[in-house]
Amino acid sequence: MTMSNTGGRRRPPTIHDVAREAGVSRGTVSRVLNGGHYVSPTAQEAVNAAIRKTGYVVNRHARSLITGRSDSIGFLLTEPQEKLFEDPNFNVLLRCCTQALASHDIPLLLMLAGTEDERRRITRYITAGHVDGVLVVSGHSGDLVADELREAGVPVVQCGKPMGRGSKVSYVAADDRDGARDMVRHLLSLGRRRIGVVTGPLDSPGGVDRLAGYKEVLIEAGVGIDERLIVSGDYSRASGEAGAERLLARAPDMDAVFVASDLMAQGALTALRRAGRRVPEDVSVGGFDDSTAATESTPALTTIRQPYDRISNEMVRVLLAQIGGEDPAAVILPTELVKRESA
Amino acid sequence: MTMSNTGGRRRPPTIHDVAREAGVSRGTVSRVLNGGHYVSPTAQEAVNAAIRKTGYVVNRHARSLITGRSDSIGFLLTEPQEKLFEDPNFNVLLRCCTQALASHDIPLLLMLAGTEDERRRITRYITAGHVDGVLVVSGHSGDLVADELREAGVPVVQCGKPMGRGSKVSYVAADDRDGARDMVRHLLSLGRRRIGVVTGPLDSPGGVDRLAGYKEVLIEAGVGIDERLIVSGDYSRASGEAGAERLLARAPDMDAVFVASDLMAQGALTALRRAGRRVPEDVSVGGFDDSTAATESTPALTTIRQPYDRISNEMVRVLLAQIGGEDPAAVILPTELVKRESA
DNA sequence: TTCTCTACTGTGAACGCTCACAGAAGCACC
DNA sequence: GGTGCTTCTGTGAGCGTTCACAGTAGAGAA
Repeated sequence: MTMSNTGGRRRPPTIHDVAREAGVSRGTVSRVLNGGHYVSPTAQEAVNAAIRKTGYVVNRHARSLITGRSDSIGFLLTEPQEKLFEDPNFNVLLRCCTQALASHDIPLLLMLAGTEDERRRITRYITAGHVDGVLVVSGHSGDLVADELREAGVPVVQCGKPMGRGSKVSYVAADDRDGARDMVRHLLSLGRRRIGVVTGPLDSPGGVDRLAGYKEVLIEAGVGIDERLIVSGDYSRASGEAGAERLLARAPDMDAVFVASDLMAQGALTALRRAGRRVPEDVSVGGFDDSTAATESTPALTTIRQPYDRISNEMVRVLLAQIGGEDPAAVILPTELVKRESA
Repeated sequence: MTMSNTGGRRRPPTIHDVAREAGVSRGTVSRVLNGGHYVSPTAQEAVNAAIRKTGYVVNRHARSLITGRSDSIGFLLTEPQEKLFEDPNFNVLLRCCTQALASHDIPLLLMLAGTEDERRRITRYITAGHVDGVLVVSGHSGDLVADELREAGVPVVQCGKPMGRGSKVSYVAADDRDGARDMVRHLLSLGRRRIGVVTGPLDSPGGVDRLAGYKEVLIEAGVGIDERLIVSGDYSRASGEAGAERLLARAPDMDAVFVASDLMAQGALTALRRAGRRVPEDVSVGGFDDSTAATESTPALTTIRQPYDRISNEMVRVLLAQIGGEDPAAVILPTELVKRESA
């Protein structure tokens, strides 16, 4: 099935057309376009009027050709395909970053590096200078792609602490350890003492820090650590379910569990229900992230909110600063305990 | 906290460097780069060797400046912010389209038009020629943005049938009506006769077609239409829950329900459970989409699979063809009944 | 007057590529 | 030897910007 073709684009107006219309030179129009310094109010106004009249929009290719900047940035997701979009956090991050960039009038290029092949192609694309900088998000941040890009001179900001010790990659992260502490303190305040934990992947700083926070508080409180109450997962729903099952098997007297992601907590709820435990009556469950999964589960999850909107904004801010020549920076943002039904 | 800055990009090699290295002219290098017609095997080889040696990557800006193409395409999502990423279908579509484009070495620009302001800005950006074409996805496809873009001469492909009657926008869609027919036939084959429906938004062709399929089969089968068994939703989980509640109130003898999206079906399951109905023993539930929601619910949803991978591939194919000068086209892809636990 | 300074404006060159064109080389045919 | 054809190659122009530089006008000071 086909339809007749309409339209066909007209040649768009150039800076030349605007200059002629405004009765000034190209240079003046260019100056107005780029901040308007050293332009008389009269010229300024004439140019703006001409721009409105002609419907002029700058040709970014011509500009980029000479400035060397592309005025676009990449959003790089390194994650095997399946997990990629299961986690609602990626989506929120992507959405927030797109918006944050849009407010600077910078387009976002989405780059998915699931396979080694894709990864090579994308790295090549990036290092060729087709983007001015890259926002990197990877699930298990053991990934070194951010370091590699930085090594190649590309401005980079990663979401979450980088794994490489001594890595000089900029990053923005929530305060994982502090969040974990808050949650475990909350569970203690409910009178719980046999508190289990399903950790995140322990080859990632986020996973390690959340576990550290858990241990810290229990030791401080004089409850002590019981290794039977510690199992690890990989942030996926399935691993949360399996983790809770193992915990129940190893420590049937568990009266609370801190699960290091909401998605895993969803899985844990399933396992607990199947085992006949009521939440929160028999077992309190605390999640982490405050993703959409937290409100969708029954009971709704008490969790630690990661401020994804702020994280995104900071990532963009830090990246743009770096593109502007500033040094890499690390930003850690506070989390917040959100009480719902599960604990 | 700051860290010392490393690196700083070197000026990348140009076509000139490659030409010198290979002992040929710019023109010859350019020809090799663009398909290699009218180039001797000797020169071909020399150029390729030089490209490898210098690490040359084409400067897309310089190319675009002269060709007028940007060699990038936009992925436009017109949807209010909240709903945007609740629906897993958007994610799958985005992922598949990104990959389909990546295989053509075309970057995807993500554009979110939640507010009227964003929409204006993005339209301006697109019509300025910063992308060669646009893939449009909108939840309730009453949206006319695709038509507007097409009117402005921009190649466009929409996901799902466009609303505007007489619209000449290219689109790729699953066969909604046929999918609905399959599902209702399946419910009939289970011996169900009091089959309710929670429709999609009836200001969108998808919603209308699925309802039409439902009615068609019931009439064909001689069961007839009972208006009390028809309520409408908006594809959201909440509306599915509310819809199922209304159906139960109006037709307590309902023994099956066709819910026009998996997300709504999830909501319906919640409502049915609360009402004390067992699924599938008391009430069979059929969804639509085969999104991740279908396998995550308990019981897992019997549903109609929309072939999102094929839809994405077709969208990209049709769009590229259109950019290449071909006429707009409409593609309708078959759906498939996926039996799980709920019906 | 003349000089200096500031505020502004115009101009040519350049960014790295593609495209159209001209031309060379080889071959076949008259 | 001329003509035509095909296959290949090099060259100059130009895409729409920005940037550096030169230059003008007006104000204020000497």
